[in-house]
Amino acid sequence: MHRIDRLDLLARILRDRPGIVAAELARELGVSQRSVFRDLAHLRERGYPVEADRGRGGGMRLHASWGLGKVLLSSEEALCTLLSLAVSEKLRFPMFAAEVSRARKKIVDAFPRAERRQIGPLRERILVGRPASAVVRSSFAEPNAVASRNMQVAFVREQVVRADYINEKAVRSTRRVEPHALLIMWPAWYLLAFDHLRGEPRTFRFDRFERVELEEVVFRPRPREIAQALLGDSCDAPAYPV
Amino acid sequence: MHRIDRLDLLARILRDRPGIVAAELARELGVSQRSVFRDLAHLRERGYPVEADRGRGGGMRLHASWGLGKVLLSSEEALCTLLSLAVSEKLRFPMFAAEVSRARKKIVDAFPRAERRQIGPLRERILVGRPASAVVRSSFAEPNAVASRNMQVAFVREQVVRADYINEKAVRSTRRVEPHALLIMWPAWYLLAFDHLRGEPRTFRFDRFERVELEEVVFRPRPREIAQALLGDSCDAPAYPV
DNA sequence: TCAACTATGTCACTTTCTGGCATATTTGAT
DNA sequence: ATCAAATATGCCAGAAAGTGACATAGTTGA
Repeated sequence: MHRIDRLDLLARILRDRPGIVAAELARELGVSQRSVFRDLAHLRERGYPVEADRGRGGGMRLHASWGLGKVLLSSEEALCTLLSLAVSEKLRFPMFAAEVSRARKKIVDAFPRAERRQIGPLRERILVGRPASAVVRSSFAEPNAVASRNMQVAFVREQVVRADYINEKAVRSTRRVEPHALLIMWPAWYLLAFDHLRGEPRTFRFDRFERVELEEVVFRPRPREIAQALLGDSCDAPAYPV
Repeated sequence: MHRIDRLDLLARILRDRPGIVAAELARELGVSQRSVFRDLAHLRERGYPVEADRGRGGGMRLHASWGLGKVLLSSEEALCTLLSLAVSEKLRFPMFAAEVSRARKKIVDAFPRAERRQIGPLRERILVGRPASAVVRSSFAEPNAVASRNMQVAFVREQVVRADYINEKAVRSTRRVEPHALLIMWPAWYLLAFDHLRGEPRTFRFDRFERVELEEVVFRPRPREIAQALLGDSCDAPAYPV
């Protein structure tokens, strides 16, 4: 076992079994007690808040406020986490507003510098409108999984998509659209997009897309502009309370 | 600089500057090129997908699907992230449903085993009701920051709170409540709690709490039971579509 | 007062790391 | 075809870091 792995393991054991004593750690890691203390010093150097109580009944643990190990998210997982945070923020989720923004910052910082430019403004592309009407509410269905998955990828990658859309009159048409923004009018989700077919912004209901294919073409997202054109000022925070 | 730190730095450089060549890395890390290759081998051993192109114009990078470093969240940040994820899930946020649950799992796993029991069920304590009535919508205000902050802590720690509440008739009363569940009836947030004063479950509007103080007493959350008592079946997913 | 803890110092020994050099291999450009 | 720019690996000797054993000091609760 390399030393790095041992340090990892040590941190995990401390986290999982607070109050453990050095002798026990030594046995479990298969090294001398002296080395355990050396490793502990390393962890502390690296910023882990290792606490220790001396004397009988003592032991070691990571400080409670810390507790957490490193979370290793893939880019996509981190992205969707950011989107979720954005949704919560927009919904004025009252929990931990300060922590939300700190967590957001840390996750954004984990991305390569080149991508941060794209990721930061993501939350400005999520809008909250007033709740859907009863009619919409009763007709909103679960979006097609594959279609919405592709649409999501296109949304974050800022790529143009070619998609089949079934409008309110059940007429199917194939369109090329730029997915600029998401609008939630709960429980319905809408896409605010620029429609190449019509040459103008359009609103699409998320559950009405069927066959979504990504094109290589990228676009520059202009969520405000598109939202303004489609909704006037009737969306997002400023519109609330009614 | 310890080797561990150098490995960290190396990973970050690879992430930030894809296409970098070994000679440049050696210069920047202040070690020989031979050591750079050794470090790269270590990273690969540890699971980092380091890719390399040989030959002229070649270079190294981390595989795109990876891209991300470790995110070091504090417990509170992780908690609020989980809550946000839960909210998004409950709202049927159509983006990356699969990734959301994977991310959720990873974040939960980062917590000490002892706490996972508490954290896993958190999302079952967040309920979605139908949107608020026009009357509520027009009267819902920004919750008091300090009060809701304390309420949040009590919610996740499962602690009883003593709070001042101002009811719809503007009458103030002091109560001891157990915050069992959160209910969003957008844009209003409610607390489903057991009210010690009345000895029965009650619904409280989040923006009407004023002075919230934590007590040391913990309770066992029974979100389903409390929600059932207060709302019947008219809440959460089953109630939708209307 | 004792036993159970954390914590640090020293020293000899072992392991790992490191740089330099050689060499193989792949790849794009000329 | 040849060359230059890359990654990649092997080997070696010297340097650095890690390791265990032992000693010792300090703290704490019973």
